[in-house]
Amino acid sequence: MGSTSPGVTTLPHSCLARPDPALLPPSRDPDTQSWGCPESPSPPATPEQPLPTFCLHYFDMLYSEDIAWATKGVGEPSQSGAHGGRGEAQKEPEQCPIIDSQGLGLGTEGGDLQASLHLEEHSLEQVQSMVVGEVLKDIETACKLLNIAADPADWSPGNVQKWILWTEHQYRLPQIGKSFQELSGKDLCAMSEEQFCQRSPACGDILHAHLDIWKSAAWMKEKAAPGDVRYCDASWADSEVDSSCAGQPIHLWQFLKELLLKPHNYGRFIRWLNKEKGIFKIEDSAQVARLWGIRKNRPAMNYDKLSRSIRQYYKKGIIRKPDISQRLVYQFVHPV
DNA sequence: AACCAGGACAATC
DNA sequence: GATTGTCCTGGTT
Repeated sequence: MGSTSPGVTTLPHSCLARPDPALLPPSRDPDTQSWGCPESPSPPATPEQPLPTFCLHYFDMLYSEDIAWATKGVGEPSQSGAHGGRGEAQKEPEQCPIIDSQGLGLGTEGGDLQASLHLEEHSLEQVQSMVVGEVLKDIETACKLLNIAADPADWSPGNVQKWILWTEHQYRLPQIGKSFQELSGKDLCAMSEEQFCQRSPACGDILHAHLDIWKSAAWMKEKAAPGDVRYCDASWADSEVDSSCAGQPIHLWQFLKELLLKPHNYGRFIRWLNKEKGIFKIEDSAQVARLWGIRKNRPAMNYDKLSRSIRQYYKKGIIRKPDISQRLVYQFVHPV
C-alpha cells in the first residue's frame, strides 16, 4: 500500500477527462440541458471551458487536494477544529496513494506573501474539500450503481469486471475485453502501471490511473476521522433507500427506483412524471438499459429485453402502464 | 424505427 | 420455483 504512482502525475489531461457525456452523472443544474460536453457549439471542448464540476477531471481534483495537505502540513499549526479536523493528517500527513507531491514547488518562505497566501490557501482548501466531496460522491454513486465496494481491495473478480466495463463506458475507452479476467481487486491493486499496459496496451495507463483515484478515495475515506465534516457531502453514510440489500441480487424495479431517487445523477435517463402516483418516464431507454446491463453484468442488455422484464411485473402487480398509456411511461402499482 | 404486448423457453440463483 | 434474460411474432405509434 501507499506506493506512489508516478505514471498518474504524468498522464495527459485529456486521457482522463473524457467522460462519456451520456453516462456521466451529470449536470448539476437540472434547468440547463447542458451536459458539459455534448452539443457545445464550439469545437472540441477545452478543459478550460466552464464545464460542470463533473468534467473536472478526478486526478486534478485529488492533485489539488494534495496541495492543500502539503501546505497545511507545513504552515498551519492547529485550527483544525473549525474545519472538522482531520486529526490524523494534522500530525504526519501520510502519503495518499495517488499523489506524489514532488515538484509541487510549494514553499512557505516568502514572508510578505504569507498572509495572503494563507487566505488563498484557506479558500482554496474550501473549494478543494467541495471538489473532493464531489469525487467521493461520484464514486459512491458508481458503487451503488454497480453494487460494488468503494475499496477496490475488496472487489471480487466479478466486481473488477463490472468496474472495468463501467470505466470503459464512462470514459469511452477502447474495448478492454477480458484482459483482466480472473483478477480480484487485491490483484488489481498490486499491479503496476506497466502490468496494466501489458494487459491493455491501448488504455492500461488510464485504467491504472482511474484505479488509483478509487484507491485514494478509499484511503481518504478510511483516514477521515469519524465525525469529520470535511467530506460529509460525500454522504457515505447516506442510506437513502439503498435497495441493493447487501449481497442480494437487485430486482429491476428496485434498480429503477434507485435511479429515480437520484434525479441529480440519472434524471436525464429516467424521471418521475408524478412521484405521488409512482408514474415515471424513461427518457433514454438505451442508457437505462445499458446501466441495467452493467449492473447485472449483461453486456447484451437492451431496452427490448429490459421492457420485457418490466412487462413481467404487470402480472405481479409491481408495475403497470398508467391509465393514459404513453410510450416509455410506466407506473409503480404501490408508490412510496 | 421505436415501442408495446405477451408467449415460449433457457439460465441462474 | 422465482426471476429475468433471450428470442420471437405481431400490433401500434
